[in-house]
Amino acid sequence: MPTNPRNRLGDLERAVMELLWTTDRSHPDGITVREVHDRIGLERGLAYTTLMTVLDRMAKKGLVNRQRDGRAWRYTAASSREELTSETLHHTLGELAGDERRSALLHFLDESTPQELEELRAALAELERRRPDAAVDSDGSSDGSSHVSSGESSGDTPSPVRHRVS
Amino acid sequence: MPTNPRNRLGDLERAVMELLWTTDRSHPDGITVREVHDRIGLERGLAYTTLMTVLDRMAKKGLVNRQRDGRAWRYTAASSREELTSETLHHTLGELAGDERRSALLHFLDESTPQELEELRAALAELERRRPDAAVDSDGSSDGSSHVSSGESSGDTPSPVRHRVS
DNA sequence: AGGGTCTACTACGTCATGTAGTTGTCTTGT
DNA sequence: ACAAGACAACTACATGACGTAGTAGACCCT
Repeated sequence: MPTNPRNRLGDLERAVMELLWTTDRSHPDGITVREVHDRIGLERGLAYTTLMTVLDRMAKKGLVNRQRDGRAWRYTAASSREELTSETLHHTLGELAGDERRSALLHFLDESTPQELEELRAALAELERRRPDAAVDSDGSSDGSSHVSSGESSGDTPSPVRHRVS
Repeated sequence: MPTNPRNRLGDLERAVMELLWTTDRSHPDGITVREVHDRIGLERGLAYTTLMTVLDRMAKKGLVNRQRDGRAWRYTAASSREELTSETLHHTLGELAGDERRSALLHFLDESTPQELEELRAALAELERRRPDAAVDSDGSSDGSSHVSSGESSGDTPSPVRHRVS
């Protein structure tokens, strides 16, 4: 998981990630290029090799992991959507100094919908519920070793491989 | 403020924005290409025209605004750092559905330092102080017309223009 | 043996960015 | 009055990321 720098997904890359995230429940071992092509390539009129190239690049960039399944590769997302998003958020805020961050957050919240504010409060409360050490205590003392592990996800079912593959 | 799509600043563009943000207090009318070059171009061995090209492109992309000052242009940041950051945060979260967003936020908070959590709580409290309508009320009813306007900023002083310019 | 499947390479177009030269005006110091 | 310097407007070129795809060659099943 090299978590590369100038990280930003292209449209096709994003579509691939979406698919991998959608199928990671039903296909823990990942899906093949063929499956990805059938699911998002055909409808866009893309060549099989296009998806192969993209997946290969994504694997080399560390966006996805892959393991052999016979001659073929099975791809899985290297990070969950939540992790990737969280990482992006941290990266965005990481560029700012403390006071700027607070100011930016205020701007952010001010532009948020009531629903979003609610979601944030809920997430904050949830964190405190799971990790009491993360609750308000005004002093920045924490060993930073406790962490939450989520549970939910969604599922779907792409068709199995063509001829062989395994 | 066209707020373009695939928005991501390059290294030089970011440096320019940083400078504009740093000097917007002391130079409300903006600074010239010359000044930008002197401040961040010389130390990098960049040609004057490089900064001119970059600033011109940034103006066309809506990242900066400019107004004539004699023959020259005076550039100012189109958005504050806070606004830009806030926008990026919204963009990042906007790609997710409600439940995914909540999950992503939990991940985000779980990876945040106590200081960051504190900053977030403070910003949240600040928002509620300034906009009671943004406080918890569980139902999503708001006319979305009240907003906060911040105040602080920093200042610095780049040297004035060369020959003429005005 | 042939058709279908896969990977590994190679390749090309496009767009964003960084970087800079050329041209042609103005302006100002001398 | 002029030359030197300042500026903008163009044009240009390199690089890297992405989208897109073709070819070659190995494999496998019928």
